[in-house]
Amino acid sequence: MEKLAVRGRPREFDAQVALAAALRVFWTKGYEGASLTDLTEAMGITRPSLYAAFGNKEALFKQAFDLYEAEKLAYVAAALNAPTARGVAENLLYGAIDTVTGGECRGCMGVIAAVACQSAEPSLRNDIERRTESARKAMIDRMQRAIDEGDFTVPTDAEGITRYVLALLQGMSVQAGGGAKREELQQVAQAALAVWPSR
Amino acid sequence: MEKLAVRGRPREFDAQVALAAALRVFWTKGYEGASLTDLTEAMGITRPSLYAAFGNKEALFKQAFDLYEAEKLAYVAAALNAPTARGVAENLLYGAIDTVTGGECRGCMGVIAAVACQSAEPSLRNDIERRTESARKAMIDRMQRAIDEGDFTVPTDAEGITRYVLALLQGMSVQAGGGAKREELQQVAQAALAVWPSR
DNA sequence: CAGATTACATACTTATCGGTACAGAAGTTA
DNA sequence: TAACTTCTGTACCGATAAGTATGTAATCTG
Repeated sequence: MEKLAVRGRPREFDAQVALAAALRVFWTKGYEGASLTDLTEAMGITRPSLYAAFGNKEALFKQAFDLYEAEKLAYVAAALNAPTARGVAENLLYGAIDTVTGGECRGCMGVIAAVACQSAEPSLRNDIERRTESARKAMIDRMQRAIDEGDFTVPTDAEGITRYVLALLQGMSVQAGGGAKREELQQVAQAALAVWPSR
Repeated sequence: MEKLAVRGRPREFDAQVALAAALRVFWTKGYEGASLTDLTEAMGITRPSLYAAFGNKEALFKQAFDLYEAEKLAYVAAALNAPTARGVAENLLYGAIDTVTGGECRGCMGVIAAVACQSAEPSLRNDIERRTESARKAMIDRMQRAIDEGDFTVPTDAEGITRYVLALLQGMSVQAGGGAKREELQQVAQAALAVWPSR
């Protein structure tokens, strides 16, 4: 999977570095809010180089989103490995705080994309919806396992408790995008865990 | 405050009707996603008429947001009048479901505006933040009163429980924007009320 | 009626959008 | 070296963005 048989002039930039720069732009400004000028300036490459390396704006966005999921959402997969449903919720809520307030970009890119791409191309909207659905399915499966294992102290439905946790995570992202500080988001996590109905 | 001393040619459209049409456009497409062509077509007026009657795009948005708050967010003020904190939460959660899935527009305009206006003019962002802050402050005050009245069964902090409820409402709006059905949002409300820590 | 005032419709402005044609530069292969 | 391939930089494309100049139509005041 490495660059062998490189014919022609080699490219002068690192595609992964450029993609990471594009991710930051999309993350902060959303898909439609990020112009090609914003992107090329942040990536340090020219417009034709961008198209040659990544296809077009939509393809670039999807590749940036792949990178985001791989780097920033790794904690979700790890969080689901906690031994109890409470541990999962705890990991998800506190992990989200790090992701949405940690770096230079605020909020969850998935939430930003889902909310701000209402008038984008349908193919892009479908892609975003597919990613959201995939994450939700993983959470539902984990919650169903917790129910089967008797974690919950009250009758619980896997899809409902998942949508509940998801709403909290999404709301925290909205608040982070609005400027909420880490401590303020910790209040949300603490309130949620104070009433969490499982071991 | 009525139209007296009308000199000159009278306008041929109802400004309130046109503003309601503009609201629907902003609600579904966001501020930046709504073009003047979208707006004028929906409002049934021409571009110069729009500028004469409402100022410019940003001023039109603010007036549309005023209308939104007056019409669609009236339930918030009513919800805060419930006798107990549980009643407030119940009213807010179920009222939100009606607002975000009720009509032709999905999601909460405040959430859409806050998330999708990251690259809009600062004056607009400040306006949105001011509105969000105002709603949160009203909720904090109500929750503090509930705490003082002994509604809560566990030690509770007004700002924390407010941010928690707000996160749920915002998350429900995100899910509604992503196509969630009324029944799916009811799962969120039910899960939240099942663990709600007050009378 | 005449004049002032305001609204309407067409057509335009400048700026920016995503995307690309083209020519030259920088490598590999023979 | 020559031929080939691929990348880079400039300068451009048509479409659309927000906003407006201008002439005309409709109403009120005198």
